[in-house]
Amino acid sequence: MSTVAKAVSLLEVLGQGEPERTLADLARSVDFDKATTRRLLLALMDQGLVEQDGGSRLYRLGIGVARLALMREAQFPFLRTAIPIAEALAARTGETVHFSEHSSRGLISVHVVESSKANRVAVPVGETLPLHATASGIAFMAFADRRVMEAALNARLASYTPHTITNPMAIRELVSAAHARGYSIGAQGYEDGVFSVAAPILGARGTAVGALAIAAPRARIEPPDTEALGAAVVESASQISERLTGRRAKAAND
Amino acid sequence: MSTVAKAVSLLEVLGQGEPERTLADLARSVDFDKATTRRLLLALMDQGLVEQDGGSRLYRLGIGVARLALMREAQFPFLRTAIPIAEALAARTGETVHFSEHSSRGLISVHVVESSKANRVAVPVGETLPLHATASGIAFMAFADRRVMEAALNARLASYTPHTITNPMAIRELVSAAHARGYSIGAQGYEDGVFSVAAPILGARGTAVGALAIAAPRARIEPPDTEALGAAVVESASQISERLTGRRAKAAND
DNA sequence: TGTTTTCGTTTCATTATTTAAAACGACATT
DNA sequence: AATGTCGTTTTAAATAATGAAACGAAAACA
Repeated sequence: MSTVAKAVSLLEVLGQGEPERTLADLARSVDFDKATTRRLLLALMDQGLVEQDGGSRLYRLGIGVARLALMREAQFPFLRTAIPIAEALAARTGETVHFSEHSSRGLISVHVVESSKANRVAVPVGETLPLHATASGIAFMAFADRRVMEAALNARLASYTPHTITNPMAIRELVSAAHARGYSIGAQGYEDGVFSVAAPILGARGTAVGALAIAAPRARIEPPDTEALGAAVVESASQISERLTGRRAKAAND
Repeated sequence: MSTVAKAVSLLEVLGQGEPERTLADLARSVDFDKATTRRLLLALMDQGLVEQDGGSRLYRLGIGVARLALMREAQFPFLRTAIPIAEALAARTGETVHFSEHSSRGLISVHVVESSKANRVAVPVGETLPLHATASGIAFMAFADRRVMEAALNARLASYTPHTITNPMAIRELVSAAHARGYSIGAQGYEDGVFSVAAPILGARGTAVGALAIAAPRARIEPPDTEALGAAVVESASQISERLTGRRAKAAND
């Protein structure tokens, strides 16, 4: 395990659970020696990625992580672009809307706009979404580089609910249906009782970089609604794609 | 130099300048060997903090940094709390408003709401603000742990404009005046022609965690305005402090 | 066009950093 | 008093990081 991997896993642990944690607690969580954990934390503190409360010695994520994220946003305004459009979609449909971005770690849920209805779907931020079991994942694979799907289907396909589809051939069909339709339909494959539709967010090269999804309680959705929601999510996702690539195309000099 | 420090400095370089950079370019910027730079980038890619464009091999900051920042925001909603209040203050005063947070690296500018006026002050995000030469720094020191000020005044006090005050005794007086007044006044100490007022943002323990500032072109500010702007920035900063800590923060003298 | 430079990548002996057990005093709890 | 846990420092040993060299491929140059 590289030193960098250790340091980052420490950051991830700091990001989960309690906002502030003790050294011993962190060392137990990541399973490094106390002395090692401390050395890593000190190095991260030097860089501003970790902060320590003066009195209680508790550690927490530092402002440096926000700084890096702001720098990234300045270069590639994903959140700035997608959030207002997702909010408009949530307002229009009345349902929870969330979007995700793909990385080497998988498809990461990065923002959620919750429905104002009492009976709504809660989606956690920061979670890695399984490609085969979510509407977002299917929509993403349908418009991503082909190798992404092959890699995903070669891995072990976990089952999350009694409705999860884990047969590779069946998933291939869902993906090509989504490709033809422009959006995917997810029926309780990841969380019971949750129905969703999702459309890809496309990057500069025309391949998917993420997905936009609407999630609603199964009970509220009638078949005719699916088409309307699908069309809405496709339209909003296209808007995001256009704004993202439109601004990014020109910027290469100096 | 620790491996962690090297990895983070690579991230910082990726955050500056062009959105995407080549390996050779990055290696030159951070002054590591090409092989070393690549190894670090691969490790960071594994963790999702760096991404690489499939075709062009260009590197960029990854979604992982946004993810860490979102986790931090979930634990300590600094941006979520401060941005709307800063925007309201900018709308009310018509001037540029920005706020900063303190870390081991110093006082970091984290968000700016630009004035809508043509003649406005531009403040870069992500910059480290010198404590002795900015209104934000003075306001922060006035309500921070005493050791922060002592450490700051023991360092070499850089001069940025002909108006920069570098005499430790004079700075101490500015700080105690700010403490008594509740806000600080900065007169072109960091950038020529920029006038500003700032108030501390207080954390859970009642000490400063950052500062909120209004920055305006010197020409637009008349002495009577100072008091009104000062009162406004104090009010907004207190609002942020209160929402952040959940309880009523006492900004008064101890 | 052929030539030269620069690129990303891999290898591997050398070097430097990282590791973790042990021991410490300071607290808290029993 | 006694016990457990905390953060911290120190060390030799283990391990990861390093960078010069070499490679073909692609760009840049002539």
